[in-house]
Amino acid sequence: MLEAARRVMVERGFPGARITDVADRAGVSPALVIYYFKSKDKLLTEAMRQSEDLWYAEMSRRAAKIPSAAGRLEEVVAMTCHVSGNGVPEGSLELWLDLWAQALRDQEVRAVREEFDERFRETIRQIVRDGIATEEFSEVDEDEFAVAYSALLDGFAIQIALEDPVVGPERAFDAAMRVASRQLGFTWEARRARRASSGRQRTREAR
Amino acid sequence: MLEAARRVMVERGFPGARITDVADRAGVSPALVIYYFKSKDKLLTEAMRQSEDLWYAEMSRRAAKIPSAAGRLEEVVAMTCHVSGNGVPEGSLELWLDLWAQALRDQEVRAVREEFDERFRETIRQIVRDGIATEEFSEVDEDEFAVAYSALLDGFAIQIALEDPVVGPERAFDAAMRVASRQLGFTWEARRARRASSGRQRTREAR
Amino acid sequence: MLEAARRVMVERGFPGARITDVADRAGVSPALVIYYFKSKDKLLTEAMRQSEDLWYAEMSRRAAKIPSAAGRLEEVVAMTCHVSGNGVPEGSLELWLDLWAQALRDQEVRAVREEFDERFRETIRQIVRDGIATEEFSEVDEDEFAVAYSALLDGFAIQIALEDPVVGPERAFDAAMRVASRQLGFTWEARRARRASSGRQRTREAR
Amino acid sequence: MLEAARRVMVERGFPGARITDVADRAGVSPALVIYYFKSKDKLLTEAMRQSEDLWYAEMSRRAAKIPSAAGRLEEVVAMTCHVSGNGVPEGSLELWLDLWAQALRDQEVRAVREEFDERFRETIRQIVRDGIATEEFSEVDEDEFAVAYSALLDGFAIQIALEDPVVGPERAFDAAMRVASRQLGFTWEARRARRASSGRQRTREAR
DNA sequence: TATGAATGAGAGTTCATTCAT
DNA sequence: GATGAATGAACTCTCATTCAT
Repeated sequence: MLEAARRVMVERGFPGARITDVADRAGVSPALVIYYFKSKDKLLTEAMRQSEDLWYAEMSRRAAKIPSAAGRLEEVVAMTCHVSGNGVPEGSLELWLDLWAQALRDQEVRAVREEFDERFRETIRQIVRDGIATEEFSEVDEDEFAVAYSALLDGFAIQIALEDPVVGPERAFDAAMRVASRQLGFTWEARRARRASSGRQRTREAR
Repeated sequence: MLEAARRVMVERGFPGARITDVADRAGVSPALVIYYFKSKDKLLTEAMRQSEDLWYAEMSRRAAKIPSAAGRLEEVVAMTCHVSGNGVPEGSLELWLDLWAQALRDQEVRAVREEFDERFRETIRQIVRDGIATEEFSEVDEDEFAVAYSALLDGFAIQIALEDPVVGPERAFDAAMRVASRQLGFTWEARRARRASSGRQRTREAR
Repeated sequence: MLEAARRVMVERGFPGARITDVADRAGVSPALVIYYFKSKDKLLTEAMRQSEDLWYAEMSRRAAKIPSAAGRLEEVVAMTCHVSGNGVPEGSLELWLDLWAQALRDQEVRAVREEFDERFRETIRQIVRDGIATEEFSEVDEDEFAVAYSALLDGFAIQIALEDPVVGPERAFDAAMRVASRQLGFTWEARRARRASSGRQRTREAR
Repeated sequence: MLEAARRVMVERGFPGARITDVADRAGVSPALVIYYFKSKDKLLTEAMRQSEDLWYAEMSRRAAKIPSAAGRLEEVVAMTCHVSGNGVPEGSLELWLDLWAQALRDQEVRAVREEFDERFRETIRQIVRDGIATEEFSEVDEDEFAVAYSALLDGFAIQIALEDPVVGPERAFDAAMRVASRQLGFTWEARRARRASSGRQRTREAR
């Protein structure tokens, strides 16, 4: 039912999501949705929370498999830029934009976002710490880096979610990796193979 | 009337803005609002467009007065990070979040955003070009810089609009300027005086 | 529209009255009902108030035409006991029962009832004062009389509204007049003609 | 469960009582309430019936202990006017108002009320007969007295249940006893001690 | 006997939009 | 141009009731 709510939100946005849509998608009656979630807002907020948790869990799962800090960072960037295969929940980026707009006037949602954001930053911090420890990365203030880098990724997420004709997933991914490699002092080569294998290329993307 | 619409959107968001609210604020009847704008969506989209134009105009006006490229860039960052005094339209950042979320499902709004974004990037590109020409800045690919830097500023805008307890206007401003100075090779000192004079400090901001 | 609300309440009771019913009866849309009255409760309360006012106005109108105090009192009793021809708003007694029940949990309605009740008592007090002044009535404490007599009439109103098989309008009317004549010391003969002309006799009434 | 229904009705009224409320109060599931009573209306009607029976039983129990007819009548009046200590079911008067309103449109409830009313009148009749037999009371038509007196008590019950600022329990009790003593020819002194001991005094009552 | 899950049938209310004036 | 009146089309939420277990 939360999954149904998630899908509906991706399609219609937080404010446009109707209980009936969720009920239809879940194959139950609208009354049952209320029976479990008490109100529309609670349902959608809960779905947001769960969606963020799933995204984070998927990210952790992937990162855990990768030995190098640089590789882990690349994976995080790949997921954020939608340059990455299966397992990434459909519509995550779109949901972020809704999450941010909703958080402006909804304290519950705002708390969900803050929690997620801090988790995201901490993930980056930890990767940087690890990289410094293994001497993959040069020494930097990991907190400052995390703050700026997560902002950068959020910014790219907007362009990608909105299918900006100038800044698409590929370009954002490359740009983000270039920034990271320069600031953290590791070498990174754009791997054409990887990007070619991705099904996420936006045809609208220019140049 | 567009101004009224803008204010209502800042308060209630794009989807929450009601024609009645706008009419009340403008001191006219709801019927008249429709009479002029034909429909609610057209009104709000128009107000969005105008708001973005105003923001851009204000930014241009300010930049025009500043002789150095670094100074112009700093002004742009200051406006984006809400670390800057009067003249910045109230609630601009909040409106951006609404704009992005709305752009997901509304082609008109999406076009407004793309246009604005490109204008913003071009402004940065031009400043970088100027700075390189006057040798204030070291040589960089101005397009790559503009793409990444505008994304960074968008990312900070989110944190600031949502009053993130960790990343507030001050910290975002400093971080953004540090990134710029490092990449463009100019020197920049955090000027306490400036920040102290700003009324925009968020008390929630940590550290 | 208030009249429509009144009729619906007579038919379905305060809690059973639906906005749709009122709208249908008034020949308008439900939305218009809300447009004017803001909420269902406000509409029904207002209708109650107006109904009571109309009843009181009709009573005053009738009493004004009658020269003797005893005659005026009889008219009041006749209206209360529904032993009286045209002009009495349909369903007044039924509405009283709803009014009382509603007043238990609704302060607005409670205030309406208190106001009406006090007006009713004052009417009786005044008639008694007049009757004493003209020596139609013997001297009594008009306040005590009014309190007890209005209670008696309320009690009969219940029986009549509920079409009690033992206590119908005729019997209640006679009983009430007998009490009044005894306590106020005037002579009163049951006038068969009057009762016979009334169309209000309940066929269910026994004996 | 009937007791739970009774309490809920006192609090929320007949139309406002929800099965869920009753179930919660009884500590069972809503489904079980329906299982036993078949429908909401049957439950509430049954609870009404039982409540009236309990009230009548309590009244009989009390009256049985009192040797004089005048004392028995006083006890009946005391219970009706809520000027009487423990053992009177909480909220009886409030329930009467709901009963009357409900009886307007519900034949089952109407029958309950008629039965109760007739029982009440018969009780008064019997007391009067007894009093005449023992020469406590002067000779009156006991039927006429019962009809009028029960109406009077119903009327006072309304004022008391609605906490009328002018007519509270004390005043109603005194007034009712004065009427009885005058018509039945027995002497009655307001006993301050009794009233003082009662916890039912309404502070809102005037004078 | 007892219940959690499920639902159908509304109910009130909201709100963009229309239209006669 | 300007508005008050009017409405249609939703939408959320409520609640008695059913049913499988």
